[in-house]
Amino acid sequence: MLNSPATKKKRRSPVRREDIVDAAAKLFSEGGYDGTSVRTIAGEVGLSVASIFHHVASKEELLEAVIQRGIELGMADIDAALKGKTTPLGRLRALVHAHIHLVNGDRRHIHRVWTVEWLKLSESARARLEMRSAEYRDIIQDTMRLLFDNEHIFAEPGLSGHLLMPALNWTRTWIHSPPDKCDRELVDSICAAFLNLPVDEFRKRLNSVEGCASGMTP
Amino acid sequence: MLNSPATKKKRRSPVRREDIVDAAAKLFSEGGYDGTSVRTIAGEVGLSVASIFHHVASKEELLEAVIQRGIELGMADIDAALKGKTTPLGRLRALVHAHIHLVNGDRRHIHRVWTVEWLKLSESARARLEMRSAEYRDIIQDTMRLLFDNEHIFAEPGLSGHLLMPALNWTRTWIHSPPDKCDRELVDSICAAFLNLPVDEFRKRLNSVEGCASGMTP
DNA sequence: GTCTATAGGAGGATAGAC
DNA sequence: GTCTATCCTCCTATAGAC
Repeated sequence: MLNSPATKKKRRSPVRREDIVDAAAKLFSEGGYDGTSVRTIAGEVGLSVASIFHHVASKEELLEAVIQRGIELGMADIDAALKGKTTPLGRLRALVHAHIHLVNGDRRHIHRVWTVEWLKLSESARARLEMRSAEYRDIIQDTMRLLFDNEHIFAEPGLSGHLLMPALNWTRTWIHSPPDKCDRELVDSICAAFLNLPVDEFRKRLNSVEGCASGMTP
Repeated sequence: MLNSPATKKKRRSPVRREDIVDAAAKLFSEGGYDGTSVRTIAGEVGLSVASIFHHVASKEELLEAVIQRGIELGMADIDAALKGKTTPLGRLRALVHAHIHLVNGDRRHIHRVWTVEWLKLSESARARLEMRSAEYRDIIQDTMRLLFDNEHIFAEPGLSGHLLMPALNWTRTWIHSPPDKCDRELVDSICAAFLNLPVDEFRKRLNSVEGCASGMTP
């Protein structure tokens, strides 16, 4: 029982560390990075300050961990949401749906810290995270280009992304319903507003097998 | 010469105070409210900490002063911009133009503090400023309704405002040109993207004497 | 892994001389 | 109005016992 060399993967108490990162995300989200002390975080998880510094080397490492999780959760959600969606409008809807849930769902604190406290990271930390977050931007960019090439939107894809994404991030200030009540109606309304169409017209186009760039709808 | 009762309007060194508010705006904008110390602000204007507290009662009063100025400057700009603009698209363009300059022009620091640090204000300070900032939202809302009533947009006016305004505020992250270089091309592109029209089509509709709700175009 | 205790400094704000 | 000097609280982080 003692000394099981192959399976003892030196797991640095990952459970505790995740709890700490979760608490930090919530508190950073509410009070800001500079406005939240390590003492407060320690209190939230029921540890002393010294114990926090046993799990993380510094307060900034905690911020980096929060943002890194945000990026990875976001990537996972959006990858899953886009899987199998082949039509331009289908992909738009999936993207909007996934991002709205990222911003307003259970893990909204993490996403908020990502967007609000990004500049508080040191340059080296930003460089480390930049690659992953660029992937996220690329997915959005590709979707915008697909919409553009199929004449659903008429502004260049970059500008269109700059219109849509801040609007989705801003929903956290005016969506106040329970996480999953907002589903169909809200997502369709936002997609329609972005395309400047009445909701009915958006749904009609969504459901018709329209000019589909990547084939494969039977 | 001494004792001139009528004209001695008891002006509490307004020059200095404005300098301090300006410096605070710049530093709050760059480092955040919690991340900026009164010491740093004092250094920026060449005063000691104690002298700062001769002009303002607390650090929070300084934040309130910055945001109050932001709101008032914004109101003044947008009022001036909308003056004489009667067509729906003309008003949209004026609003976008004014707001882009508020966010990216010389006074961009003040606007940024307004949007980013709003929640750091005490409840009483927020209540004091709420009325003025509601006027700003109302102007936007009215413009959205005008566009809706004239069938330039198809989403309800509230949602349309939630699409447009965060996008305009977000321009500060991707507009990097000198303040007034961005004029015509950029503003028209954003208006067109919001209406989901090609830029040419937007300009054509803007310049035609279209269905004008409030008359008065000769 | 967790704690108590504490270092060492920066924070907002004040006292009182000039 | 401005300064120097200072108060006291809070901060991040560490030392070392258990």
